[in-house]
Amino acid sequence: MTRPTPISGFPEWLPPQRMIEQYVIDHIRRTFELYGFAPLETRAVEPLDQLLRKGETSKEVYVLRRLQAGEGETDEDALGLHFDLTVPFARFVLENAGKLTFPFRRYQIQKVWRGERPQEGRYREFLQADIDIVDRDTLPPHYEAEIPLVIGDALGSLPIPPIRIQVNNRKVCEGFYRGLGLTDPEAALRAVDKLDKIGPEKVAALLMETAGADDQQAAACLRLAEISAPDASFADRVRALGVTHPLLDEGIDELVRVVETAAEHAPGLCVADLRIARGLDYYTGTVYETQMIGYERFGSICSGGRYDNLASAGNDRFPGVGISIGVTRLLGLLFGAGALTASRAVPTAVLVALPTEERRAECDRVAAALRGRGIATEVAPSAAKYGKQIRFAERRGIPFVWFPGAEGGGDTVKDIRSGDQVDADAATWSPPAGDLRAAVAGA
RNA sequence: GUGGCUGUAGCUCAGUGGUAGAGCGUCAGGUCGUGGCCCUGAAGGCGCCGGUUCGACUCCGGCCAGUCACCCCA
Repeated sequence: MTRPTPISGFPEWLPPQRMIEQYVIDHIRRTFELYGFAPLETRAVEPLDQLLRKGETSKEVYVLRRLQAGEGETDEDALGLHFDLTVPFARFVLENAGKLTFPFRRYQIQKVWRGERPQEGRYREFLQADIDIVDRDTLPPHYEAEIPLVIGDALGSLPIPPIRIQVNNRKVCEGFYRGLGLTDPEAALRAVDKLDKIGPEKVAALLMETAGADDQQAAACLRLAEISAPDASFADRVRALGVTHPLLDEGIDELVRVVETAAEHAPGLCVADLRIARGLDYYTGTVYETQMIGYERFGSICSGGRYDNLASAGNDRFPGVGISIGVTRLLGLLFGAGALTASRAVPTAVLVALPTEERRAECDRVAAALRGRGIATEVAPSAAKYGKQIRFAERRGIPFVWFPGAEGGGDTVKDIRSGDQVDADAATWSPPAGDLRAAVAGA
């Protein structure tokens, strides 16, 4: 039998990496809860037509079906694995609107699936950490300013490279394009979005081809896209372009608020960047993208935006704003660069050495006493020579080895990194706080 | 999903139309019955399948995986 091989796009980490992932997840979750977001998990599947609704075209959705599909099952019954957490959440809000209180803020940390072609930082199964705030009928714009602060806190204190959140507002672009006289702002947006990749000349050509722009309009679109500022000064530069439209003013005001709020609470975190157009097509206002500094070429590790029409049924409307951290991408990139490591390969903090097999019960009692005080402990697998037992610990990164005392003697514990060995009592000894759990460190 | 590039031991890499090596790592033993250095030894491999050939790891094709671009996006 040949060795099994990986499945493309479905990453599996080894325990040290999984320990880091859990550390990161815990940290993110704590931060989300610190801001009052409530936990939620939704099922893995949604009706296929719901998943395809707003993207219409080639959303790479994985379809779920039974092997023994019945005769009566039609396409309308088909289920698909969700490809983000926002669409399922919108559905959940509509389904449970009567049981929720608004504004409702929740976080969701779950796997999502997309049938794309994998490459570094791009997977078919990956973990997202998502927050959203929805309200009934109207959603005040201050929430759009709060979202980046949460992310800044969640990611800012992890041992990862600093991040920069690029913010734009689709109303600015659409208002600008309309004020310019363009009738297909969507097409213009798509063209401008390629600026980084294909350069201004080709974008201009694309604008004229696909968005019906003339020379001057294309040039104006490019001038807008080139505007970027860490503060509200972008607004003057936009107005200086001389285009007016009510939607443009609205967008500028909203964007100013986001940038100014961020500048006060987290200087350097956010930058208004008027070329950012991306995200799913359901975004209607503010949009966010996040780069890890030094890893820009791998794309956004956290993005989202405001959506006014995603959750609506009949007269009920629940506008929302949210953002999603691509945990798997974030980690995959850093693992690939060797820029994130754990201090040990197992959770164990103490290995209890075993002098002889006859004394195993005694060693088990030591381990139980330590565990009882929250210290991760295991007992050596066999009564090998102490040198081997120490090596057992060393290879796993276990920092402490506990030596049961000889007849009449007390126990000792050794920090195998420093070699220091001291008398210890299992009822009272504790490792330094920093050694209680595996430490996660950046490069 | 389309196209390009890549695929030799756990890792980083040599190498050849006549079935293969190094360093590091792993395991065992020795020195020390409390490790790391050192010494000795061992295990372990040409991604998979097929074709060409007397013979393929080496050439060709398909598949799988990785990566890059497109697409899309975390």
